[in-house]
Amino acid sequence: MTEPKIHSPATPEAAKKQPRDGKGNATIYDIAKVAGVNPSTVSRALSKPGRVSAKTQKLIQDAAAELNYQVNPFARALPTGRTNTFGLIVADITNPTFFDIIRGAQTTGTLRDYTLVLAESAESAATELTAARRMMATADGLILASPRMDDDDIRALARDKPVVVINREVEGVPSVIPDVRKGIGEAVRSLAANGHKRIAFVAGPAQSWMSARRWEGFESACEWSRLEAVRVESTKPTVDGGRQVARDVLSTGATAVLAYNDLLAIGLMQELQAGGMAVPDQISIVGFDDIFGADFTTPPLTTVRSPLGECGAGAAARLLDLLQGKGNAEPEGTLQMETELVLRGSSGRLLAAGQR
Amino acid sequence: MTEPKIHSPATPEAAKKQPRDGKGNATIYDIAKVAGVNPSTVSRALSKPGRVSAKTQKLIQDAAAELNYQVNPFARALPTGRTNTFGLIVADITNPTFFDIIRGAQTTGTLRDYTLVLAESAESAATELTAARRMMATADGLILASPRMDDDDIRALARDKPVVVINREVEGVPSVIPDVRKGIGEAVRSLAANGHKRIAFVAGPAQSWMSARRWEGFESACEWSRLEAVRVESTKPTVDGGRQVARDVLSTGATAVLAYNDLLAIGLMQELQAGGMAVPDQISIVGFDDIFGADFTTPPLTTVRSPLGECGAGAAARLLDLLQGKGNAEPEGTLQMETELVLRGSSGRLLAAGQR
DNA sequence: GCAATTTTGGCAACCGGTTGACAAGAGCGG
DNA sequence: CCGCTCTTGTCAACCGGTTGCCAAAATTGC
Repeated sequence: MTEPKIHSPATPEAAKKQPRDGKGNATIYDIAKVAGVNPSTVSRALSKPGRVSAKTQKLIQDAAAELNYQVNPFARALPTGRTNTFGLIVADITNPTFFDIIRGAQTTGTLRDYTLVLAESAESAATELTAARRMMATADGLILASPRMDDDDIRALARDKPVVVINREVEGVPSVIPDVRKGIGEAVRSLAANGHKRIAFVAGPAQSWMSARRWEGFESACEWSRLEAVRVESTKPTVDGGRQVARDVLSTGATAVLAYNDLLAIGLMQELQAGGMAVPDQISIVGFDDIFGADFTTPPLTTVRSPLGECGAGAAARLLDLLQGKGNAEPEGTLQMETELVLRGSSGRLLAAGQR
Repeated sequence: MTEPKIHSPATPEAAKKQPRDGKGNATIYDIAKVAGVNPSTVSRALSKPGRVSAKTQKLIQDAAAELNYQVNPFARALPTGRTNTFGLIVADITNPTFFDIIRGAQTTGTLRDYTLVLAESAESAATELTAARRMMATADGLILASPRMDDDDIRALARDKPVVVINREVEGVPSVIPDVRKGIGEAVRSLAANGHKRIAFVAGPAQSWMSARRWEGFESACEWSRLEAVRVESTKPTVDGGRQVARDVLSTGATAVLAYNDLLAIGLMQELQAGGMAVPDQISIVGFDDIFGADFTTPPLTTVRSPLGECGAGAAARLLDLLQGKGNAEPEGTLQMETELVLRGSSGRLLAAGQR
């Protein structure tokens, strides 16, 4: 009497189920029937090139085309564990630094037939770890861009599946980082050539690995050029943070500034200009990263370009090599990307006060 | 005698397999063994609240916690077809318009325990369709941001699984669009109040649905304010495209411009300023979208803000409602988001040539 | 205290591929 | 023409959950 199987087509349930039963979901069993072979033969024909004879291969491919078959990724993933998917975790999707990284990773991923899954950690090490764990379950590998978590946590993840880190070096885990020395060297020499004697570095977050590297590079470049390097701390690496740090920068008496990133540089420039300072006539400003919009400012921002897109692409390539068994030769080690100075209008010669 | 199961740990194969066999992959069978119940009971306890008694529930949950079990998403997806995943396809990851959309979608997705999968169509309708098809196989639903493909293609996709469209209206498919009228009305009235008589609209791509809407809104707002509206075509909706169109804009004799998007506006402003024009003294420029960086320019760009983040979030919420069976009341129809004028420095009163 | 009813847990089939083992068939030399 | 090797297709088990059906157990009513 009870008839639990009735699908009254009006219910949302029925509507939801429809697609799966409908068309477009041919299985290897359907193909096998059409081609008159065994399902496993179909499986081999479709994924192990050369394992079946040329003529059954063709037979099967035709049948597959006719039914417009596509593999069910889950069915494939279940026994193999491979998903043709990789994860990318960024600290903050809002932060333009990551845009290019995402794009680079996405592009090379697609090129090599991998799908990108994106997650955000909201700048929290805990959230980041959670997200990473979750991704590990579904993705074949993971890219961590500027991770906030411990080295140990990263290594633990890397023990499960291939992991590539961007913007940080972790012992035993392959990484892709921009080599800041060249770019910073160019920036500092350029400032020195323009007559600056004391230049300030506006630091990023205290726990940022990258900020530490940039400060190191800055210090040694200044030493080399016999300039006085002073360090100013910022509250947060954003436009707003740049605004807030303007007063501190001025009080150092520096005539040029290298900021930890472009956002800080832009905020700083805005605030200084609002206070009547002329850029670059009274103070030179150099940013870092060459993010989208760095050339929207007036004057356009001089900046040390990090090849973010290439970092993303490089990390993806690295990861995919690992996944596909290539590049076993050097499973770890650091891939250094070159940085370079992009000279625009916000840096230049200091004009004496009288010359204004 | 034959021992086919031997894993020689030295081979890369073994290394690859390791993670799956290692720790961290407890199954419901393991839990069942520990808790002394049947696997199916475990399955029920974990996914059908209330289906098993409170005390076995607890028993099972403890066992699960102890083994730190996590479901294998593929195993779950295989019989059910549900993946707790949704796709987002954008035309161009480079385009900052989409950044906020991505972020909005990602955020609400994560909040509701769904994972975002991102794809890019490279502005090509064909690529877009391919990507969409591929996603359909793995995702529970799809968000199309500013899709380039035919209405028919979109409807075809929507027949398979829930689809939500952003920045376009497609009969029979739910969509989220910014209602441009309010924002454009404010912009045009503001320009009118500043004494402008003839204003130009720099159009976007010819096939863009959104560009057509913006032009319509512009025309009718101009009519309402008794201003003369002229239309200028652009080659591409980028900073570069904006530069290229500067000459055409000037030749219309318009004293104010509304651009299809901020990139065009920024390029236009750069080129005009490079040619010696003062903004806004000689020409007012208004952009569209309020993208990241719109306030980096000098003067900062006046723009009609599209609530892109909210569009992304709204579309995700809509889609997830659909997936979770909520909101059946209005499975289709358009969700309109309000636009508003963000008045910054690039628009204002026209100064007579003599007043310069 | 017993029958009727509702809970609760177990069994087994299934989702759609993959893969090791094996046997039938093809190709070959002698 | 026979026996050998190599290729090619089939069988069956498996990945890890989900779910319909049924029966045992617990609860309820009288």
